[in-house]
Amino acid sequence: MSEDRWTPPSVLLAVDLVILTLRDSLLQVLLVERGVEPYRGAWALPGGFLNNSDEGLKEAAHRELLEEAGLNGSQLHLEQIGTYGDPGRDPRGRIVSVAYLAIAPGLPEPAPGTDAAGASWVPVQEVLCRRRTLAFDHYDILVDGVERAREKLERTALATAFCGSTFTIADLQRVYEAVWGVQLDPRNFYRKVQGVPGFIVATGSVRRTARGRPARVFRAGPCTVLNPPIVRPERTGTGEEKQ
Amino acid sequence: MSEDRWTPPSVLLAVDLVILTLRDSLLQVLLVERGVEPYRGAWALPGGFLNNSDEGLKEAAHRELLEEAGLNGSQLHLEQIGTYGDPGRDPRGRIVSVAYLAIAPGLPEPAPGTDAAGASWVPVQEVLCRRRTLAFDHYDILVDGVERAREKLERTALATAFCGSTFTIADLQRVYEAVWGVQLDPRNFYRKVQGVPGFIVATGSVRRTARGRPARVFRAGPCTVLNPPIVRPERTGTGEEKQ
DNA sequence: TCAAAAGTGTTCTCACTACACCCATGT
DNA sequence: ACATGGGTGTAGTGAGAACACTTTTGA
Repeated sequence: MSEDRWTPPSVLLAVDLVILTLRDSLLQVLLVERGVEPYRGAWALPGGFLNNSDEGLKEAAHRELLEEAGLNGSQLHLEQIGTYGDPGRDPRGRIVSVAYLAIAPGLPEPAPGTDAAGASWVPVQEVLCRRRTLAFDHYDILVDGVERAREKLERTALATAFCGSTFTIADLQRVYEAVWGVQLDPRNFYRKVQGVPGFIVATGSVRRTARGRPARVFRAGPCTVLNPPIVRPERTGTGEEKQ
Repeated sequence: MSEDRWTPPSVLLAVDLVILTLRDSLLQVLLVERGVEPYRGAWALPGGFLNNSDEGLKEAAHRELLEEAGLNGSQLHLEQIGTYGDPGRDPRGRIVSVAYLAIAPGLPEPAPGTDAAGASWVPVQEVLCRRRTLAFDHYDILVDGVERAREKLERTALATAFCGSTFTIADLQRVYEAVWGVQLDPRNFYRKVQGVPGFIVATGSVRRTARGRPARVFRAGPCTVLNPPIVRPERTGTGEEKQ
C-alpha cells in the first residue's frame, strides 16, 4: 500500500459497442469492417478511444453510437456489459476496453450511410455459429452482450427498447422469440404480458395488417422492472447447449 | 473513425474489491481505513492501481486480494462487477476503477494482521443504512456488488463460496438468509437444495453440535449453475422498496 | 366464405408453501 | 424426559402450459 513516490502505469481506454436490433424477425448486431491495421478488413464491433481525459465512459459510448452508427443516444437503452483488459488482446499494446450494450428499434435503413460506411447489420446467429469471425476478443464481448440482453428480457422492460414508440403484442413477442431463440405461444404470451402491471399500456388505436384481425397498439409503460417476470422457457437438453 | 496521427489520452486504471463473507450470521464486507489523502481516515474498499502495463485486470484483483486482505486467490470466487469511470470520482484526477466481487469463507480471525493493519470486517447493513460512509463512489460499488451476490445466489452455486470446503445444509441456509436478508423455512430449504442435481454432495460424515441431531456434511458439487434455481422470496411491498 | 391473426376461457400439471410429524443427539 | 435442531411426509395453493374456442379483419 505504498502508493507514494511511485507513479502507476497508465493505459489506453477504449469503448466498444454491442448494438442489437431486430430486423426481419432476426436478432442482428451492427458490425464495422476495419479499415486499418490490425485486423484490417475483418469485422469488428464499433468503438473507439476515449476522446479526452474529461469524457465519461457512458458519454463516450453515446458519442461512438452517434459517430459510428448514426444513432442518437437519447431514448436508447445503453448499459455497461463489462471491461475487457487482458494484456495482449490488442496487438497495438495495452488497451483496456469498456463494452456497452445498446438496444435500438428496428431501423428501416439497413446500414448507416453517415460516417462509417463499412457498417452493416449482421444476424447474431451468423457470428455465434462462427460463420463469421470477429477481430480482437469481440466475439467474447458479443456473447456476453447477447446473454445480458437475454437475461434482462426476463425481469426488465428491455424488450420495448427493440420496438418503436408504439407496437403490438405480436411485435413484442417477436422480440422475445428472436432474442431467446425460442417459439412462444401467442395466447399465453398475450396474457402474460398484459398481466404485468405497468409494462405496456394501450394507446387505444389499432394496427391493421395484410390479413387477420387488427391488433391493439401499445406503448411502453412506466414500469422498468417486470413483476411478475416473463420467464424464459428452459432449453430442456436437446444436446446443443454450447452450439 | 480517424484514429491516425492523433494519440488518445491515457488514464490511470485501478482495481477495487468488494470482499464479502459471513461472520456471526451477518453479511460483512472488508473495509480499509485510508491512510493518505484524499479521504484520509475514511473507510474505503480495498484496492489499488495496476502494477504495470502487463498486469491483467483479474490478476491485479488477485494481487490486491492477497496484499490488502491476506487472502490467497486460488479457490476463491472472483468476478467483475463493473467499471466506474465518471470524471471527478477521484479528486486526484482521472482514475477509472474496475470493481471486482470476491467471496471468502468466514475466516476465524477478524481482520488480516498482515499488510493493511487498518482493514476490518464490517456488517454490510451498517454501510447500506448509511451509518458508516465510504470514500469516493465506493458506496455505489458496494451496492452493485451486494446486489450481484444476491442475484447469483439464485442461479449459481455461489453460496458454497461463503462456506469452507465442507458445510451443513443449515450453514448454507444461513448464507442465503444473511445475503438476502430474509428468513427461510429449514424443511423446505433442505429439500430444495437437495433437489438441485450436482449442487452439493454428501461426504458421508456428520457434524455434531451443542445440541440437536448431528447434521450431514456436504461439499460443493460439480454443478455451478443451479437447475432448478433457488428462488428468492419476493419482498412483498413492505413499503421500503427504494430505501 | 374462408384464411389468418387477435383475443378469451378452461383444464391440467407441477412446483412451492405451510406445517404436522418423526429422528437423533446433549443435558 | 425433554429441549433442540436434523430430516420426511403431505395437503393446499397458485402460476403457467396446452389447447379449444370466439372475434375481427382482408380477399
